[in-house]
Amino acid sequence: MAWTAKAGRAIPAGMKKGDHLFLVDGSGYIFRAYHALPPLNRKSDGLPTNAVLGFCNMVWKLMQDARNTNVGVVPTHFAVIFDYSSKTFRSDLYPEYKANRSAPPEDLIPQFGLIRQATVAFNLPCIEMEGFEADDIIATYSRLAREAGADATIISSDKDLMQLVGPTVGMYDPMKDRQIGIPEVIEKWGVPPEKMIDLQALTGDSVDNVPGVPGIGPKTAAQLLEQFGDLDGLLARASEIKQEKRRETIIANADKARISRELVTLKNDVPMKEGLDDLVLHEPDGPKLIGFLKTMEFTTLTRRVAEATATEIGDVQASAVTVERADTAHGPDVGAGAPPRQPIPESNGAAKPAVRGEDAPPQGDTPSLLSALRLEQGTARKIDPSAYTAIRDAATLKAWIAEAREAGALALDAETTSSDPMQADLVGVSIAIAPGRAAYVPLAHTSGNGDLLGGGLLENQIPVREALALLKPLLEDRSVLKIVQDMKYDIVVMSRHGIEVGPFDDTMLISYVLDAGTSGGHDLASLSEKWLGHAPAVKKELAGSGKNAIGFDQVDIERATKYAAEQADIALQLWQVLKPRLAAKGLVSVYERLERPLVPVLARMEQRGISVDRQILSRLSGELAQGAARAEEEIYGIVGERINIGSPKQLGDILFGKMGLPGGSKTKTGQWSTSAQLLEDLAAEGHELPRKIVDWRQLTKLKSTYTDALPGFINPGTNRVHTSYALAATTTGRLSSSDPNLQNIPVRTAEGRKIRTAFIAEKGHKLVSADYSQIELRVLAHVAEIPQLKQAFADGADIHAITASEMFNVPVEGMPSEVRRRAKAINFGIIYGISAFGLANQLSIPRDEAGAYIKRYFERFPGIRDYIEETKAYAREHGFVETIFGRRIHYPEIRSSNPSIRAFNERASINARLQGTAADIIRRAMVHMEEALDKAKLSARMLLQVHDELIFETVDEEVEATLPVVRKVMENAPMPAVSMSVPLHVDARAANNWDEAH
DNA sequence: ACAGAAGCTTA
DNA sequence: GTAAGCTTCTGTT
Repeated sequence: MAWTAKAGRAIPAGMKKGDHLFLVDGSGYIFRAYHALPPLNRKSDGLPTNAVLGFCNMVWKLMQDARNTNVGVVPTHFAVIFDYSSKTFRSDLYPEYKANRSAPPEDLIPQFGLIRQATVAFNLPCIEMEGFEADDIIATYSRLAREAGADATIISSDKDLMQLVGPTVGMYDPMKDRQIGIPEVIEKWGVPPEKMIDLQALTGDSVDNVPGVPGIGPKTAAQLLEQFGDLDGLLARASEIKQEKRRETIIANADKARISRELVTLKNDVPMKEGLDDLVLHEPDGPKLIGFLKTMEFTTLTRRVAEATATEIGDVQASAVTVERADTAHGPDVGAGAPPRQPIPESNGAAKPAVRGEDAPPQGDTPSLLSALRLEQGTARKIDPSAYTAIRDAATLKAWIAEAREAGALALDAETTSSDPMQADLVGVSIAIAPGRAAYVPLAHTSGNGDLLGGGLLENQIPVREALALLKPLLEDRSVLKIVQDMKYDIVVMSRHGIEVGPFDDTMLISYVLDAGTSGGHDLASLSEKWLGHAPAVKKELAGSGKNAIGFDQVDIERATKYAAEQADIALQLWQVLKPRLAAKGLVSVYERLERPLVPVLARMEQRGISVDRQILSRLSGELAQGAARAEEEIYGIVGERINIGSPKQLGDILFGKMGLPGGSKTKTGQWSTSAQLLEDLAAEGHELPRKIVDWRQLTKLKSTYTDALPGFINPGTNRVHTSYALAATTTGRLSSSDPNLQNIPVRTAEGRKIRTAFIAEKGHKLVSADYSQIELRVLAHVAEIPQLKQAFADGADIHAITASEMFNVPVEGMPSEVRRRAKAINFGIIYGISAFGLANQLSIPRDEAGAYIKRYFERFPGIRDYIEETKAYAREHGFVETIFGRRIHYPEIRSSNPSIRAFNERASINARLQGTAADIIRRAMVHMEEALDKAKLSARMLLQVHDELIFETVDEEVEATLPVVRKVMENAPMPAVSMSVPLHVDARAANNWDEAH
């Protein structure tokens, strides 16, 4: 640690190669600390000090880290830089610069001065300069350090400073403990540091009021700079930009871009009083620093500093003395680092298996006995990760394989580098043959310091190809059951390695069939806690999370073995507990017909993916950006200030505070509601602003959620988008889709539908869309046995018109659309477990009027009231409802004494029978579909499911033959398990894109 | 970095 | 009034 006497300024040879200058962005840090930390007031007089404490902790930690760690970053020079005032030369350039800054919060103001005092107390130079921002001073010192051959680290995460990053200048974000170098800048912004100025000139900055070019965000800016080199190149050749609107805005806003560039360019020749020599880092002066900290009443930090500097706290004067614990100040280890770690206490007592109140006691029949016995065994057994072994040679693996064959069943778990099975590289495989007898086969663990060529593969691992060749016959052996938690993931991964794993049982799906709706998820950790009373190792603790995560391939093999083998062991033990319960509860056929066979079907759909046209999305994105920018300007014009329109809080303040519009409801946190519904109502009353806000929201929603996000999901290997379907995520039996969610692609508005045109068929192919018409109402007509509805569906009539006709005694012929609309809302209301409140909301009518509608409806369709009452009674009695195929959906809270919770569960259970039955029907269709297409010698492939719709891709020539097969399979899906008393109807169409096919 | 609220998209 | 997932903002560690 450099410990240099302050050199006289007359001697210039201060900083040299090897030195390292730390530049703390004091002003930036003050705001972050203030907002990140809870309010804190000095006990003796209530002086606000949270930002001061945050600042002191950060500086102290930085100084400690710097001298302790071996990362090689040891500061020899150190400065804390502040803004002098908000008025700088930039205000002369552009009067609006930072003009929208509001005054700092009341309780932050006194802390500015205190933080400067703190800096002095730390014996650090405290630097500011009138007319310049802290950023300019940092730029100046960075340059001086570079020219002296020294390194510099800027302590900040402000993007405005990233233009300074270079080979010898880095940044460090102390709050996230993250280094920012050239690669990180490129990763975050898509351009190297030297192009950050041009990027910011294009994007602008709403916080600082730098205009930029409207509608150009970081993604577009990076792409343009890539294409044209720099801002000048771009402006000179703007006429070459392909996208019409973008070209026009850039040409029109060239001046804004130029002035923005001036604003964001940091001045690196600020005439500083203090030279580099004045920034030499000095040892903190213990008593001086402790005096300050005591004055601030920071007891913990005072104690730490006292320990590290061997200062006796009692010897130090403070203006406001606090009672200090007497156990400090004994250690002599100056600069020896952080205080000794407290030993972590042993985790508290053994977890107990949750006993499930809903479970019936053993009945005496075999399945119930077995299931009770297994449960007892499961909870009694210990799980001991130290007993697991790593299989590191072919001979051992062969022995395990032989043992598994003998057993006839094994649990399996693939370890990979990614949660996306389409991108995951196989790292290892774990297997379990009997409870506690589990092993891990590491295949591709690396030392973590391998180069890009894949070096660093650890020794004593069976080569992937060899291990998979040995495992393949076992994994494909029809006489050996494979037990897996979440089989779909493993199927996708293993099939990419040419292995078709089967037959299998999936513990996640068994749990889902048994316990959908009961508290707790169906993931392995939840199930292990619930059934085995054991909390398994957590992957995050091995591999980290977020930005700091490492691949599982970099986890050391010993730790990986404990984790991975345990996963397989738990899956096996869960299977032993859960599988017998299926038979005990009569749920085997639900599992075997609706769940298990769907797994490979969905795995294939996910692997196929769907083709998405990048150009269409990028064009749409540009259009949306411009539309949004236009709306934004109009809104600013009306409001008179540049608020953040995306902030409901600010929006509420403006609309209902400043502008005095009649505020409707408040949200549960007490904020004004700014929902679309409410804004529409205001617009209907003739207000101009709410309409524009609704428009802006639509445009930005479409842009951020769809046109900007979807291209990022295009798999570079397949050039298609592969969603992930969750089989056990909903309570009702529906699937869900994520990463990306392809079940909520817009369709209602013309603008939104354009996004569907980007989902396209391959050349020479068509997309086929087949969707069930009114499936939930048909299910309702069937289960509630409503004669009029059954007849209407049998006749192929307009169901909402018939409903209206029955209710209001008006003929279907010439019916006003408003009458039909109300009947339609009631029909949907029934499916959702109707309430007068909800119907009133939906139709914007008074609640008693809605109540009268419902009453009338029940008079005309008494069977529906009976159905609703039966469902509620059944759910209350059993704690679950069932679909017509026997799927159970639990509502444990239906007996709640809280009326609103109870009512909610009643509505949900009414809906679940209908939604769940519809979900079962389409599941059956999906399970039957592949064989039917195969039999008809058709090559159509199922790609997507959207609850009541299936999307296929097929060659042009087979379109006509495919449509009737698809329709038939879907319409007959309930058969032969159930014969419905209402026909199902499917509409199917083919086109080049999803919009036209739907 | 993460969690919750608000808002919006779908069936 | 049912069932989902994603983005942005906001507050906090």
